[in-house]
Amino acid sequence: MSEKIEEIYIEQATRLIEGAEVIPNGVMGLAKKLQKSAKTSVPLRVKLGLDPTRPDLHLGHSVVMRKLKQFQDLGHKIVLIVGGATAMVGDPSGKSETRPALSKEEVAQNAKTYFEQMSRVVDIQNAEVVNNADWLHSMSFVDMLKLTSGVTVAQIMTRDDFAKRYKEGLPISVVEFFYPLMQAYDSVEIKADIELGGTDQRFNLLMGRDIQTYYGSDDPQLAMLLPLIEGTDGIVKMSKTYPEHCISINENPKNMYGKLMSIPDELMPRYYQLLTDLKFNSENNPRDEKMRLAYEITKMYNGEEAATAAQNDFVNVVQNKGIPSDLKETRLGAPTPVLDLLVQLGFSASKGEAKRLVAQGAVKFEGEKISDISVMVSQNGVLQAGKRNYAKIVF
RNA sequence: GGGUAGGUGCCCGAGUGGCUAAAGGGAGCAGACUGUAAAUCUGCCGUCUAACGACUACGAUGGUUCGAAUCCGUCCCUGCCCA
Repeated sequence: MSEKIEEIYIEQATRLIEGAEVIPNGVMGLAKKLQKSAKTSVPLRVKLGLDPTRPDLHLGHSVVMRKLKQFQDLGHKIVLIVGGATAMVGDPSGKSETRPALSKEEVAQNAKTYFEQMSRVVDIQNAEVVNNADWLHSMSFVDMLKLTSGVTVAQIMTRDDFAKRYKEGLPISVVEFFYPLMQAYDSVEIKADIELGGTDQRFNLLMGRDIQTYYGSDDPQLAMLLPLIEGTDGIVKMSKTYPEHCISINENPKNMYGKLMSIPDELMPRYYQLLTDLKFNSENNPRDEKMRLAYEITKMYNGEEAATAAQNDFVNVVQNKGIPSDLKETRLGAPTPVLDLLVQLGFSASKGEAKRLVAQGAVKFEGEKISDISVMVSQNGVLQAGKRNYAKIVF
């Protein structure tokens, strides 16, 4: 019964699967889907669920988005699901607390900013966009019973983070059990052929398969799992939970470049592989290799000009300890104590912290170190606090 | 419903009447150094004050005490066990 799969689909699948894991049957599973699609002239429906409670996308998401784009380039249909309903449950993975339900307007607004960011990578115009509130909110209690009877508690508990939290005595709300079910039901509703997600989505994506079968599908979706990249500290996954290690897609170019320069050296090969089309070259000086990486990624999201400017600025400010080219001017009406000024400019969170900065020799005016916390700034000049904060003071 | 263990600063986590703005770690910030905002080392790390010091803080609230994160009452929240 197993139908012969032609070489070209295997090749195609091999390219698509690069960096990812497909369940079940890996390359062959994917190749089979591709062949079926080609033979029947029906594009594959490639699903990605979006959580509208966190409209900020970061480079971690771009791994998945780049993969979506590849499917698009092969003529397949990507289906983006805005989690209007799932947003009310909250993502059960790990720490996040139950979030207040978002209004319809908020969901729509967040979805919009989502798409703006995504459009830097994928072709949103040709994507199918739906909101799962459209079918989940109108489900009856009877419908829900039918859905829930498709799985057992033991099955749900095999999910890694549930098992772990249970074992550690951390709370698990019953409502969280619904999250995988809702997400799985989405696959039934949109007739997904493949669902993409991070490796942390393994359980949810496989649940989609089971539920599709439960609802009568004879060719349920494949799960395509993509690696999660580490944040800039190289240890924790890039996630909004750790904003300090996160590089947003709409980060300003200078910050994006700088944050990329702050990743540990060991992380470079992974970033190269997952976030760019370039190849990492271990022969090169690591610093130069990191600069090339930072430049490339900054360029992808901000264009060549901005990337060049960001790079020049980095060389100038960080490497040569110079002054940034595009200083923001701050106009003062009257002489101001440095401490107040530092707070006012947002260079320190409190006056106490500002004092410490001065005491630690981090504050300079026109290149001269300020060592007295009672100094008044009363003339034009450049104020510097630490390595990165500069302001041009004008009266 | 009963029993039992808990709720500490951005996070984790010590602390069981004064020496506690509260150990330690992480994160963050600064300085030095460097091949980078890597690594490493050092310092800082509640708010206000020039400073003395004042205020705020250990789930909530009300007490006891010269004095409470630490003791007592009530309440809220979470885990586990039993029913």
